[in-house]
Amino acid sequence: MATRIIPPNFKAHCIQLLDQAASNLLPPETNIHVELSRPKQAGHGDYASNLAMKLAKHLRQNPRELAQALIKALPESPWLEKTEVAGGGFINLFLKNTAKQQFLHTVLQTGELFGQSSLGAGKTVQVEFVSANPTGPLHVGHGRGAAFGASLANILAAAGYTVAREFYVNDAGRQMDILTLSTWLRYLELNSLFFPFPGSAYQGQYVIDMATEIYRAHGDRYVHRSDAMIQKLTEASSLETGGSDDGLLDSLIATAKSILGQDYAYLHNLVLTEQLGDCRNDLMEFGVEFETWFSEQSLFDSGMVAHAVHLLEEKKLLYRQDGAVWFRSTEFGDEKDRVVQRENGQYTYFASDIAYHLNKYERGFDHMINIWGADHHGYIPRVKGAIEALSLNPEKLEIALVQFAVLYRNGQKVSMSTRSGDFVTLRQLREEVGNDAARFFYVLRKSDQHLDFDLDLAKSQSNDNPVYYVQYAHARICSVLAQWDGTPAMFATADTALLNDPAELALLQKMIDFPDTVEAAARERAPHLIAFYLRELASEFHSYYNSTRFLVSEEALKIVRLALISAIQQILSKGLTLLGVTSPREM
RNA sequence: GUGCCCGUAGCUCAACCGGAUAGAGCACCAGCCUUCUAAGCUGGGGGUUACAGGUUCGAUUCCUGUCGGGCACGCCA
Repeated sequence: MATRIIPPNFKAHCIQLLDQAASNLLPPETNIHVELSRPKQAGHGDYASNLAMKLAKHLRQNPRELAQALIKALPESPWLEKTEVAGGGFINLFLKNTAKQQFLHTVLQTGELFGQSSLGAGKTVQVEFVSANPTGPLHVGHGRGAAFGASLANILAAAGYTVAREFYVNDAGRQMDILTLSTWLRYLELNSLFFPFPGSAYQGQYVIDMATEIYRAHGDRYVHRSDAMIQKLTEASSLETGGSDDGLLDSLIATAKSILGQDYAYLHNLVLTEQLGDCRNDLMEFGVEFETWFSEQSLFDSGMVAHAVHLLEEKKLLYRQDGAVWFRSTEFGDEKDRVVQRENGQYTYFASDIAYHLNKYERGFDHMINIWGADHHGYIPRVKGAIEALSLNPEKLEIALVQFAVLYRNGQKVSMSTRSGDFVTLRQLREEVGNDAARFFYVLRKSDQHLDFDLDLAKSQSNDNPVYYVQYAHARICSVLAQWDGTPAMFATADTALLNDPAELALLQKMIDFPDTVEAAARERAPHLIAFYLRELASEFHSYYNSTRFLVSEEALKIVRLALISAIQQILSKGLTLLGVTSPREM
């Protein structure tokens, strides 16, 4: 068999051609940046460039004439059919049909690796996401962060980056103390001690569940002499504090610590282990896993927090006021200065976060992406400020904000209130609509857009449901291939020149687009581009399926058509995998 | 009140960081199963991109203002 020239990435190839043409033609100081787009209209070619229009301004030339000159200077390419000037100076490039056809072999031979690129080759990127307080079950908001982060991490890995997924565990803060206190109070109730349960303590059923576990395993072992606590609670409720009772909680926590002594640490550890374990399971079942679970407490234990604060002190960026220690974040663009150490001597969350980011930088990642809920946007300036203050490069750290998800059932907004414990958990969502639908729906929108999550649609087993639509295309192909008695090895000899139907050529072009789409999704931190791509590919396939028979009697035609749909199946599967969605072989 | 984000078909959203006639899906209407899975396909109508200015060859995209929505403004995390 004649040796086959392996078709390259055509987009990159065309960019290179234009780049060379421009370099040869234009003065060396010209800033050449070739951009290629896929025209919306087929008549405008396979790729189009606005290069001439961009450069015309600076070179004081007629854009159409410049485009014509660029085309003349274009190096020979075995893959290009023709080029033309169009509109105000667009350069339209048309690929040869044979180029597209031969590309099918590239897809099949590359196999599962097709779609990978070298955009991030040799570079490390850390993606930190979810990082929810282990003080209760994950809710649907966390779910979006989880789905987005996990998909983005997969996409970055496909784009060649070495990816480190990390979950920052807030195991040191006041919230954990509140959870410990809440659990202990519920436990006291189980020991027939009664008192008004504080309104700002954790109300959820899971707290009672944990208390019950402790009660079952240890009886009244942790009751101790809790009269002081009960008295305090009774007094507090008679005061009708109303609104914020932060002071009360802090005081209750202190009381609990003094009553429980060593046992406080035991309870603290128990509720942490319980909640973190639950969180880890939940995420694992959702197909979301982390290389690292980074403990906030470890930053205190290793002296990292004190060290970080000391560094700021050395740079004269701290001052004392009202008994607290403040960081001059306003010097770095923040609205106001921020407390790093409270009046009572405790470090704030911000202080440990400074230490955490210092630690991240010390680990030497080329780039870091923090995925936060959009409600934390006000927190960005102070963190960036601290990073600058520590003479670290703020550009290495990127904060990607994920907007809220709002659930709809029967066209009605599902109300959610965290305080009352009356929220929809991620686990409930997964049980209701399934992991696949949940993962897909979460990334169907740009992350910085609010997401309306239609539960009924996600559950519906109909053509309305985009998850099934894509999965169904995959299953259909598997079904066809299962009814064929050949083997994939036979595709190697497929005569791709037979694929000259417009629908087939369009499908080939769609496959050519896949690696570019993965790259774009990585570059723009936009998993939704993959979801949209899959829907389009599935759509073109379904249409093709309805118009063309694959298992025909003519052998050559059969082989090449099966090769085509086999490649589609491979790409659908790859894309779904990037999004953490399964690729069923039958439905 | 101040800051950030957003406003695109009846609904939910795209539009490859300024490009060509702004695209999908749903809903609505009319068709397609004795043939590889109808969870599918084919065709149709639907828009002053919130509004008013500005920047330029060219604006949904950039700038200013107005209106409308979301979020944030702790010695919580």
